[in-house]
Amino acid sequence: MSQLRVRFAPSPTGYLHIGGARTALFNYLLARKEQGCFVLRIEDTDVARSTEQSVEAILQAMQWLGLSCDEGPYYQSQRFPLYRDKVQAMLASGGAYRCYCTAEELEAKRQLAEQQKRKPKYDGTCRNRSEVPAGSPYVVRFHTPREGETCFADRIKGTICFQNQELDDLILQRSDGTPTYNFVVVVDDAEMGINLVIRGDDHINNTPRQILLYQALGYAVPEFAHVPMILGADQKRLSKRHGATSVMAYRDLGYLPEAMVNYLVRLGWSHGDQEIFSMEELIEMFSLDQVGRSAGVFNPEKLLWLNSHYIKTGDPQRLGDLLRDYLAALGHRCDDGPEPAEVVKTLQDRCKTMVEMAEQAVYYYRREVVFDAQAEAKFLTSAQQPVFAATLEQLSALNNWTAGGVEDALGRVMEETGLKFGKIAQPLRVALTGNTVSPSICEVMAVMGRDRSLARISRAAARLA
RNA sequence: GUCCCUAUCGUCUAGCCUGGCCCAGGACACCGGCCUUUCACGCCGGCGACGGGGGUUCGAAUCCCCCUGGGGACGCCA
Repeated sequence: MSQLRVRFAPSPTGYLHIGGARTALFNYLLARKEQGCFVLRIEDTDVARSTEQSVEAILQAMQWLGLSCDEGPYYQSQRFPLYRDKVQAMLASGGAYRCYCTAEELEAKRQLAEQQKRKPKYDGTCRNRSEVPAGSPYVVRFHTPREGETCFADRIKGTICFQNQELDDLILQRSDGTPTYNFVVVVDDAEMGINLVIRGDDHINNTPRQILLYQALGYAVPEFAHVPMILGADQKRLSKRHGATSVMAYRDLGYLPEAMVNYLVRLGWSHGDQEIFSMEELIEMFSLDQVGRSAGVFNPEKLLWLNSHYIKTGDPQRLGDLLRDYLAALGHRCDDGPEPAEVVKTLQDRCKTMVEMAEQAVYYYRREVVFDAQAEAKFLTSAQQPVFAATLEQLSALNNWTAGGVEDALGRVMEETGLKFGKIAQPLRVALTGNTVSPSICEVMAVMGRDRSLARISRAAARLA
């Protein structure tokens, strides 16, 4: 059997969204699994709406997700001569014809059809037009067969058939000479040797017309796999109304790419009861056979859970590097402060996003503690004088500055003051972090270091009121 | 309106092809408890679904039909 060739073909009219990313992921996984070829093609035939920034954004998002392609990116805007030739061939063979109907006329017909509750469909006025209005602008339409039916065996949905009479004569070339999607997608998929088209199921209706086009152009028809849509919480097609739909927006929100990949793949695909998949496992296990047929609702909560899972189990060194960036976004530098990787170790169990982690790591890197007013009022009172005095005494004498060493020292403070651990931990926590919430204060001190810890406790002791 | 797709807990899903192991399993969320140095994590437990109606069969979540619900397409967008 010949090598599998799949493709992802986004149109650069915006960022890479959740749905597109999943389609790209499925293509990528299958290509890797079958040792096939993953082609990236930019569908920018709509010159007016396509932008360079969108191309950049899509490329960047794919890279972030780790979806590298084997060929491309190809740009359709650079292949116009090819399409023009194919249109000419279609015209010459009688497979296509010029249509002089104006956009206004068509719009009027469409509205009329809708009023009469008919399917709005081109009526074929110009099919057999004899007089040719010289100099008038025209589009080129596909001469769609009206008899018979067109069927295909969808790899996900099963066999799907359409009566050809339901199809209308779609436009292959606009009046400005540029080709349209349904035409170029066929020409390119065929010319690029794509033998399996994986795409959203909103394309199912286009498929029979495209099949007819493949045949009219003398190309082999590829296989199709239509992936179900992703819906918002209200069961409507996912859109900006549902919150962040841009893949990269999730990076900015503190999500890890592996969480996004894992979430996306499980939305519509499953492997028994398994929930957590590494990219390597996915490449090994992914199969179109296990892709569901019905639309799925995007569930941000589950994505968040996966993210927390990957933060929890992630390599501290790598997370530390990322933490630097998120901290920087908050306006904090890590140069003079504890190693980010060490900070990560104290925080990775308690954060669901990297943004959260950065927010909780800020006190490690601030020069001075910023006290939460309520926390200060409650825990930094003169009544704590003995606790601070004893703690300072024990800690100053401590040689073994580790979490364990600090804990032992605080144990001696407990003996000295007769207080329970909880009673001395909270005031110290406020002294060290400015707040009442943090990791174990022993760990915090170990990571923060002797000098900074002692300085903060002293400073807090001095302002007990 | 026409055509196409689709239907298991609130959500993602396993099971369906090859009926009995399913008075339906897992995960997220939610609720309760335990742990505890605050907050989390973790652990234990709970809540919760085969859309409806007809068949076929000894037996149906699983097979067939109808209905209903949901989604999509119907562009000189892709």
